[in-house]
Amino acid sequence: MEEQGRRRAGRPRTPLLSRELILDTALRLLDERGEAGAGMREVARELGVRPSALYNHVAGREDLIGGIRELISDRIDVDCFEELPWDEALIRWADSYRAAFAAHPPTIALLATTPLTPDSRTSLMYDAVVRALVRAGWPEERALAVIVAIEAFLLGAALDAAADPDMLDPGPRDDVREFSGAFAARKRALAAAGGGPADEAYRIGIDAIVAGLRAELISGR
Amino acid sequence: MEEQGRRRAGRPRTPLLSRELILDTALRLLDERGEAGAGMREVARELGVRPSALYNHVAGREDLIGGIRELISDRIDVDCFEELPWDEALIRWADSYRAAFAAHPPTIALLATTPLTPDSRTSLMYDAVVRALVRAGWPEERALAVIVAIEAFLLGAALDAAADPDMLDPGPRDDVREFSGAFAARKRALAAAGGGPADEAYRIGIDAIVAGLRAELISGR
DNA sequence: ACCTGAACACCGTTCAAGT
DNA sequence: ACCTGAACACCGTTCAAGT
Repeated sequence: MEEQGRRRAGRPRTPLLSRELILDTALRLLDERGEAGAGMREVARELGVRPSALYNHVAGREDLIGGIRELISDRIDVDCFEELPWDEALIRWADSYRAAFAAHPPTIALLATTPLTPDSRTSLMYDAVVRALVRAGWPEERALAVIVAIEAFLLGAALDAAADPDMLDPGPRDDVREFSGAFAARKRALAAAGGGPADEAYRIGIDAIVAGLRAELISGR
Repeated sequence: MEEQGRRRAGRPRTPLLSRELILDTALRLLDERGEAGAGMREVARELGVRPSALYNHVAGREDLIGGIRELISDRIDVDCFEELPWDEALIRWADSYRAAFAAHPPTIALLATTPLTPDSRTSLMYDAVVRALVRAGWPEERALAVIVAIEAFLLGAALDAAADPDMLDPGPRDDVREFSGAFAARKRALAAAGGGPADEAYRIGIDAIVAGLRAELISGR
């Protein structure tokens, strides 16, 4: 990092690294350089240390990614379930969930595909949500499905947000008239209203899901 | 593959490879061995060929993955938009979309994070969906947001389906009573009804989204 | 306990040489 | 045009040696 002179082998008098320092550095590099910046070797280089030194503090790359996930997940708001009606709380929760990951776009693709090792904080979050759903009248055996469905949408929306905004651009061609028209119309509407296509799709989707869930709960299913 | 004797260098009398053969083989290996089986070297080995030989037919790994995506996407049903009301068609489309990827679980994580190079078939699909939505009364500038929202959910649900069914298992602990209870209740309900947790969450989610969209369209919004 | 240094077993990709 | 063979520039990870 700032060290200049070559360090001799052997244990340093005071530790150079810690799990926390490694995770913070990895997340920062991820933000600065994208997915490529989060390798064991890159993190080590940034810390002015040999790659093998990291293994004294993290179990390996998978553990590193899991640690980053926890760092980000800590930003998710679960208090809302104690303060708001279940449907409003669900939206508040989803919004903060999305915001937490949207603050670190390059992490999304990385975290999305790394299976999560269940940690206690995540379980506490699920507990809060389940409690609110059951209290609101959802059958206990269906509560998790509701949560998983919303998380699926959040994950997909986060991946979408991390992608190129012009991803769908059909380009100049005349065999997809309606599609081209809709693409141009969306562009105009977004330019006038502000915000990006991913934000708009997220808002439509989360509102639709929660509205649909509300209707299902009322109708008895 | 079946060849035994070492081939001499130089162009073979009849080509050993083709783009199609390479893509088919890669998809098969992906299914058989998981994400690890789709490397350039693995595909080459399976075809009894040197890795560098593949570059005569595909541009590289990214092109390979893009080709696999197209192979799978061809299974998505878009005819339903000409035959059914928009909301029913949306569900039919989503179901076939999901089924296409669910048939190849290991591909999902791979495809989810590889940015898609817009090909013409995908654009044709979007065109069909936009046409149906606009015909049903959706504002042209909002049609794409509806599609993107549903695709986000599909992508997330597909990732979820590819994950470990017991992923959320809180294990034995007494500080998340409601969560543990819901987990056990879900397990019992699924054992009785059949199907996996991912299927249940998908069904709840897609039905809720489309119900919410239907309500939004009717209410004018 | 916690670092260096050297090694191992992998990747994807390039390119000259051969037919 | 389409393959082999050798190389290059990467990965994550292990482990003995040093303090």
